[in-house]
Amino acid sequence: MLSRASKYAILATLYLATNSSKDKKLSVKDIASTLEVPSPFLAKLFQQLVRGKIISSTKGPTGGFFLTKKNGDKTVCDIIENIDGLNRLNECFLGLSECDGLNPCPVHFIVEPFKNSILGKFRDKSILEFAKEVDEKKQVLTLKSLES
Amino acid sequence: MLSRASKYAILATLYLATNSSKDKKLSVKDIASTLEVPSPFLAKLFQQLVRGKIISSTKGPTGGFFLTKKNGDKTVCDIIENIDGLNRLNECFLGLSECDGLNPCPVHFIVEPFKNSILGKFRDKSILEFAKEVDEKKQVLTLKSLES
DNA sequence: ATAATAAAAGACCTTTTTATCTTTTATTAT
DNA sequence: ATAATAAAAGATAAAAAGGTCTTTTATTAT
Ligand code: FES
Ligand code: FES
Repeated sequence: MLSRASKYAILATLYLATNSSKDKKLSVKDIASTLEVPSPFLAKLFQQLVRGKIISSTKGPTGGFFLTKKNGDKTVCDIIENIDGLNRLNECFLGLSECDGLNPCPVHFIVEPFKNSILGKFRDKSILEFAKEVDEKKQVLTLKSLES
Repeated sequence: MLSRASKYAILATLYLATNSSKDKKLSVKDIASTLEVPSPFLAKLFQQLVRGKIISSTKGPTGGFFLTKKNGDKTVCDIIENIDGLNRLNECFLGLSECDGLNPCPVHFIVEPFKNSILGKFRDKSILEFAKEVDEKKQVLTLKSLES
């Protein structure tokens, strides 16, 4: 459904949302090791997210990645769209060229309602709201936090 | 979500269900060209489905692939399990190693109900029932141009 | 100014998935 | 029996996804 790239991007962006600020930028290396994702790969993804204005960065000492207020208003959907392209979530579950009610595939009516519902939820909630909820509900961004 | 392999396998098995019988076996070549999927690839998938007793085959002239009554009782879930492995549908949407309510990822509670419901429907309905519905509702099995 | 730092950029490598090709084996109609 | 047929099996190849490495550029603390 989602590429690994999108998954990493979502996790890392949510992590930035709660753990970084303009005054506390984080390096890819640190984020990657915390979330246990391959750091050069995450670096590439972050470059692209910066180009897409979903996260922000500055170079040099004390530099790193962070979210501006404006960045925080972006959505999980924006991340997916930026990395995988939005049709990754919209496309037919069985790979037919179009997913619509006119030429439904065998599983269309089973899958369609959920697709819409999930997509809606990914579109309605901002990264910031999402991250707040993750924090409050003690949801996890990596397996690492499970240990102890 | 599903591999292309699973998608082809599901479409082709449903096609078999309505268009073949013990007396009217179909060759991969014919099925592949009708469904517009790569025929050597489909041949490989069919071999595996035969080994998994989800479809049947005989060699030689008038030979080909078909479904027995028993084959028809298998489910879409069985096909997915046979080709992709079942955890492909069960795994965490964001790729964390376990998907459970104990250590939920940020999107777990959004995605979980969807996963369970779809999985249930893929498990409850037999291939035969599925195929019958596809026929009645004039749903489509062919993919003209595909993207995954 | 200089050295240190961290992202940007781009080349490169590996693995997995998708797809093809060739040979062998089983079956059947003649 | 024989030739034709169609799947089984297995080797191979192309494409996509995932992942790494090296060099360049911008920034900042000293
Ligand atoms: S047509 Fe296949 S999911 Fe909509
Ligand atoms: S933990 Fe991620 S979907 Fe369940």
